[in-house]
Amino acid sequence: MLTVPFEDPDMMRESQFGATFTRQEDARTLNSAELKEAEDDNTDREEEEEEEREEDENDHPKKKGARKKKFSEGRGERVKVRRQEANARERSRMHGLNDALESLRKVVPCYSKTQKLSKIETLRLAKNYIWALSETLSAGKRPDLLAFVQTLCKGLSQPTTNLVAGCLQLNSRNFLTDHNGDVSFSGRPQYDSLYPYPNAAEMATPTGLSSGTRDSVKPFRPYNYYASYESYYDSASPESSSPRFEGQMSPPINYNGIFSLKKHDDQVEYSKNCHYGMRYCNVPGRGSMYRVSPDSHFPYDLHPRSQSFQSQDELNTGFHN
DNA sequence: TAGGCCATCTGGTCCT
DNA sequence: AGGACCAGATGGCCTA
Repeated sequence: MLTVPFEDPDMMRESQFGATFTRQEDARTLNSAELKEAEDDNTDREEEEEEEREEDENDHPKKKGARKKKFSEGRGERVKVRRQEANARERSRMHGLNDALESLRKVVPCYSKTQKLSKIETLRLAKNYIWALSETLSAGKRPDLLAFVQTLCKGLSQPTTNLVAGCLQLNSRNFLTDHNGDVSFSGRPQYDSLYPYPNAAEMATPTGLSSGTRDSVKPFRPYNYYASYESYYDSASPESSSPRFEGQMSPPINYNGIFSLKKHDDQVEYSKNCHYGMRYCNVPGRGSMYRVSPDSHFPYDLHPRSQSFQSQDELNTGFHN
């Protein structure tokens, strides 16, 4: 969101107390500091001992002020260098942490380069995402999208909820969170109950283009339903604050293991971030059970995974180990 | 201007 | 002893 890219050299130079380091400068500082420190150690120890001797002999030693000043400068310098080293390490550590967080941003739903989720929201969304996927695995069937999104948005701030809504092109009012952080459905019928998903046998149809009119082709249904859902409800909420996305999401929604949603005009970014391999990322014409008709206005591809789910026990074993 | 978010500094604690 | 980790403090930037 407001995060400045870590590669930004100007940002890297900015620090308090005049400490101006880039990463390279940090390394240089560390090397010179190590050499300097060895010298300073001996010098400081001698000065310290000498000073103690003088104090023992005379409670009011001559030139103590001057010596003390010299000692303080040497030691102060050394402490300063040590502190700078520690600061550099700490910066580096935090950069690593932020890099990891950025990686996490890319694999949770609603990744956007231009509108970054905050750190806390990224973690919350990731937690919800894992939870929602686990729930789906437990159920052993395709999830109700709205319920999925409700779980996804649980405890998220309104702006983030809007972001998720925007990613799905849904009206965020349908899954607002209450003051307890619980997501509540605002009274509209769930499209799933109106338009049930195809059953497992239907989902297993290789391409979904086998026969019949468009309405009779089950695998097309989700697209039509999503689109009708959106058009039906969007018109009823002109005040909706859900942001519109213009191709910056990648992958906007990546329901790994269930289905993936992506913007049509984001192929490059999508494939770049789709690092789970063929198993998770459908390639046109290869194992994709759902295909978008050319005239479909639904903004995303829907890519259900063909693999049957692993047993929950298997997955849990992986998690708990 | 207040509040949120962030990067950085800092000192303390823990671990190797 | 030195590095990693952590949490508090601080100041900058941005937005409502």
